[in-house]
Amino acid sequence: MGKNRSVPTLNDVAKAAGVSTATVSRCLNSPDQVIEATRQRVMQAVESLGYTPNFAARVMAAKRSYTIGAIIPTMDNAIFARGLQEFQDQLRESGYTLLVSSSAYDPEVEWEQIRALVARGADGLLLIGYARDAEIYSYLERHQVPSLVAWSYDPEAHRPSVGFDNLNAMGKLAQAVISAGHQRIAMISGQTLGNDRAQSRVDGVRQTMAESGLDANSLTLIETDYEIEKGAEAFQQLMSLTPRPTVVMCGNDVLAAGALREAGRLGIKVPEQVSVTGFDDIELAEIVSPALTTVHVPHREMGRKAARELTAMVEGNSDGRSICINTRLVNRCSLARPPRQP
Amino acid sequence: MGKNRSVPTLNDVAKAAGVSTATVSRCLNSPDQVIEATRQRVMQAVESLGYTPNFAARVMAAKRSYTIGAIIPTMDNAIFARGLQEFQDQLRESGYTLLVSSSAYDPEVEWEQIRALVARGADGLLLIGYARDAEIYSYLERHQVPSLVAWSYDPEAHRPSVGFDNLNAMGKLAQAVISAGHQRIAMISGQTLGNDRAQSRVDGVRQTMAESGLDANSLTLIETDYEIEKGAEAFQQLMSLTPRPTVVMCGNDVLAAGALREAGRLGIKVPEQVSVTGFDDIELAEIVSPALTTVHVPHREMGRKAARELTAMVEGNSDGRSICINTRLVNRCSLARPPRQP
DNA sequence: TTGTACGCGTTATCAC
DNA sequence: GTGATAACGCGTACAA
Repeated sequence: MGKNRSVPTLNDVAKAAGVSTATVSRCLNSPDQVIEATRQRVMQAVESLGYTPNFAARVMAAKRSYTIGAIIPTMDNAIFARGLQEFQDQLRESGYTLLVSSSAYDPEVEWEQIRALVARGADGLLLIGYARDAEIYSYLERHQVPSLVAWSYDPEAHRPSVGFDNLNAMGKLAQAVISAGHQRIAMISGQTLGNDRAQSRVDGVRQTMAESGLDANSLTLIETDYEIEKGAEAFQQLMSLTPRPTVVMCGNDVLAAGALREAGRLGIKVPEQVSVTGFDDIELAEIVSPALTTVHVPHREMGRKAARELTAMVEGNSDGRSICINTRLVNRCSLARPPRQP
Repeated sequence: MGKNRSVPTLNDVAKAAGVSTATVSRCLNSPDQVIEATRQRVMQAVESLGYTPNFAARVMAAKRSYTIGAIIPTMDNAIFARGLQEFQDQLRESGYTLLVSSSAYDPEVEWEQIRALVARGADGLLLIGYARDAEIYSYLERHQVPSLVAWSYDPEAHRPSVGFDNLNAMGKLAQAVISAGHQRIAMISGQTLGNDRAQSRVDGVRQTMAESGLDANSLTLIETDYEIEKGAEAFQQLMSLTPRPTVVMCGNDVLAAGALREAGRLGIKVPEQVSVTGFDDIELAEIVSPALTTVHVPHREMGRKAARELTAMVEGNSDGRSICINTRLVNRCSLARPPRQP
């Protein structure tokens, strides 16, 4: 109909409905402030023009975007997927949109993406783990963007977080390992540099070893990327050691899956000849054979609670509490007593 | 130093450097248009104030955001992860930021998120598959936001896409299945409603059956969600049929993994008693036992090419070509000849 | 209840 | 090379 095929603005709607832009704006944002009759007229104009608010303008005027940003280390495996999906679903219910970025475990990239999200008017940010430059936190503070740490919970840290105690969780698993009789323990960890989750899991093993009368320094440790292939490589290295470790504890299920695959290739029987453990209890853990003994992390619960807390912070209803999510051991088949000494 | 702790603006920088806002803007966007001396002064002011451009304002003024949006059906498994990660990496190299949203396979949610991304000034959009309301495409056209379809390639569709021919790919796999001697074929497919990839894969099997002299209607088909658990359930149903199918072709590796898990539980040997196939060749396919015979999709290549094409479209260097990515059969262990008739 | 008018922080088009 | 200044589209005091 109209000759102008460009995007309609508030002004166009106002003209079409024979009211002012202010009234149209009110119809959209606080409908009860406008009388029924005019509202109907306005809404009809909105409908027929196919009007959509311009967010950039709205953000600039209202200083509020109903957008939450999340920067995760990777989308390349399922570690963050489940929790994030729940996080998003919960946010949606509260009227927020989630925008996700992946940093590929690169602090520089993360920095960049935090700025990108903040610049785009994100009302709040979800970050994975504590470890990052202090500059970033002060940047967020200056821009008054509330941020919440997830996937980590450290009672010592005085920063809001919804996560789990990686150290304790891995400690409990190590306890199970040691109780089963293992003494020559090896670990395949994710890169600990700049990754407090990975570091805490290593610390958890060491601490428990010490408490159990083992030498924490006797832990054979390999750090590598969280990829199946890398887990396989590391496992191969460990199996060429003399004497061989009797158990390989992995920083997560992905690494453990790699280890199991390699074990199959090398003809090493798990758990008869060597035990393997994981962490996270993603679906993979139940698929592999033998099924993984691992630590179950209730990712969905974490995502849900993180969403609630972050929206509360954004809306000024919370100064940022910290919530600890409980993990639990899942005993499957990949952990057993060590083989008898030859 | 300053008493005002709020976020610095272009104006603040201009004052601090003793220049106009226009000059500051130029320093940031086209540095060669400003003389070295002033630029240094400006950049110093930018640095010391910790200035970050306000994107909302920038978008509104420049009508350009260097942001690409992607809406994927789910983050809950690895199907889209790998391709998307590569997509993002490539975009980054070209100076774009990727923002991702997940629709949970819900068209309504997808619609909403497309609007959200467009409203936030996305320069271009990556969409998965063709199937969506025509209204959406006209909305994008009206807003002049270029969009590219991925994960699907249909020579018939006259819409830019970077993907693979699901029908043909699955057809080739079906050919291998039939060549191996299978006649009682069952399929566990993802929901085909509103999912052209799933539909095409089913069509591929049926078409190949017909071409091979089998009755396409004899295909036993179960549609379910792309979840391991669902794959397991469907497999159980199929195994209770009389006569049993001799092969279960799955719509993707996730479903196939579920089928294999259930087979293990039921004590049914794969591939001796029944064959199973997948689609995608994600890492999972190599992890399960027996390893999956499946269709390899070069997700990274697809992500890379999609990024190149979409940026070209955004920058006006392309009207939107379509690129077909080649898939290939991967023969592993889960497909074998059918058992001899009892 | 509704309208007027200004401000939000940039970019871009002019002059100078 | 640089500086005014007019958009950009919306929210919101304030006035009517």
